[in-house]
Amino acid sequence: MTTNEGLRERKRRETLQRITDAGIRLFIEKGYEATTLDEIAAAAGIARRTFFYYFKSKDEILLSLQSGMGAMLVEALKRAPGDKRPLRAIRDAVVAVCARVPADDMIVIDRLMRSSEAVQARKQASYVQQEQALFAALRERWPDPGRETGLRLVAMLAIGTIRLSLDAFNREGGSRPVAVLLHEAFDALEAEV
Amino acid sequence: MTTNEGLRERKRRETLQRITDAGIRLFIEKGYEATTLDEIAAAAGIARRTFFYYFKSKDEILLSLQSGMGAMLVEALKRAPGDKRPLRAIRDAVVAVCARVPADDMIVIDRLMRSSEAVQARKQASYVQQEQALFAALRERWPDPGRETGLRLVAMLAIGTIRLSLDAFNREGGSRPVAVLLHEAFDALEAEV
DNA sequence: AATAATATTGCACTCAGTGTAATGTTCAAG
DNA sequence: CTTGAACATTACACTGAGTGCAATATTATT
Repeated sequence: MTTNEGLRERKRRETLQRITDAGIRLFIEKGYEATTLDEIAAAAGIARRTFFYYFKSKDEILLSLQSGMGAMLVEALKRAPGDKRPLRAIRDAVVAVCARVPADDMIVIDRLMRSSEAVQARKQASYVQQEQALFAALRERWPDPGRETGLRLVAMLAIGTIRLSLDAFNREGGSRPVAVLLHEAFDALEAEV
Repeated sequence: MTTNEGLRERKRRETLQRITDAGIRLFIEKGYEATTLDEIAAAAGIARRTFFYYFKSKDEILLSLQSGMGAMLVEALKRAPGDKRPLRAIRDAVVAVCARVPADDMIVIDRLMRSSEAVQARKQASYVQQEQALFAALRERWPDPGRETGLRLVAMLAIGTIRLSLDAFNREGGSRPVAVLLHEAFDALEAEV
């Protein structure tokens, strides 16, 4: 099925992977800021200039590892039955999605991101982007125009709750599974409002 | 009362103001990215190197205009009566705070921030910082240890709702006052959860 | 007036990121 | 199997943000 992949695509995928691997390895070894693009390029076996053919910036190496989740969430939402309330549908979808993400990687990436203010900032920005994507998906499923504000809030709530759960997960060093923390947070949400 | 301000402090305040003014003027004139620190320094009548004595980076010029609100919110919360539910107390506090911020400035700053991805990202990060400050304030006022998760959520909800309201305000070009949008959003919040 | 503390500056440097243009590689069509 | 188009890789030169350091100037203190 995925075998009809040309030489070009394969090489591209491999190079992308080599850059990412080299980057993360170096970031862990000597810190994010202290690692230069020259070093990453050298370790990945490409020219410095080529790096920018694959990534827009240094922080994209880390960001690219995070951006997948939003898309998965939107996908899971589309397949959910339409009779649930939005927040319930999201809750179920996100628990399902998080089950398929390796926990150890999450912790490493999170620690790396915390080491640079600029990266940390872009991470928060990417949450906002995910929020907007989620809002767009919600609007398609519950297209009542008078509910726009409400759906924006739901998207904000959902992404915010996810963010807090992942933060708690990392704060605890991964001692409790993400799914548990998610349920805890979503339950607390209904109690607080 | 504020007259016992030495020469040093006065000069510092004035220089800070000159840098901010020069920066914003130039950003509006020729765009954020296209404005160099050399130009800002020249316009503010200081050396390039001195700029970094006042600001850690170029984007701090814009960020510094935003960071005041979180502190004001925390202050207002401290003076609020303790018998309200947290979310209600915050709602009242933020409406009071926003009344004292000039609307035109908000719109200009917002447009400037949108013109640079890095600034936009740092803006979102500053919301998260405000969220954490708010959480700390809430925990002092409602120090029940079993409610940590709940208070984190309240802080997230509150800052998120504020953010969405300000976004809506800017999206509408300032046609409706912020207070109205805030009340609308907080009302919708209770309806959606 | 002397001294300490803080501000201002110049200089040289590192590094991220961009524009451009040249060269190499893969692909598709004949 | 060749040829041309599309894509990939690279070198080179450049801009601009941000830092370290050390010298000088200004303000505060006693």
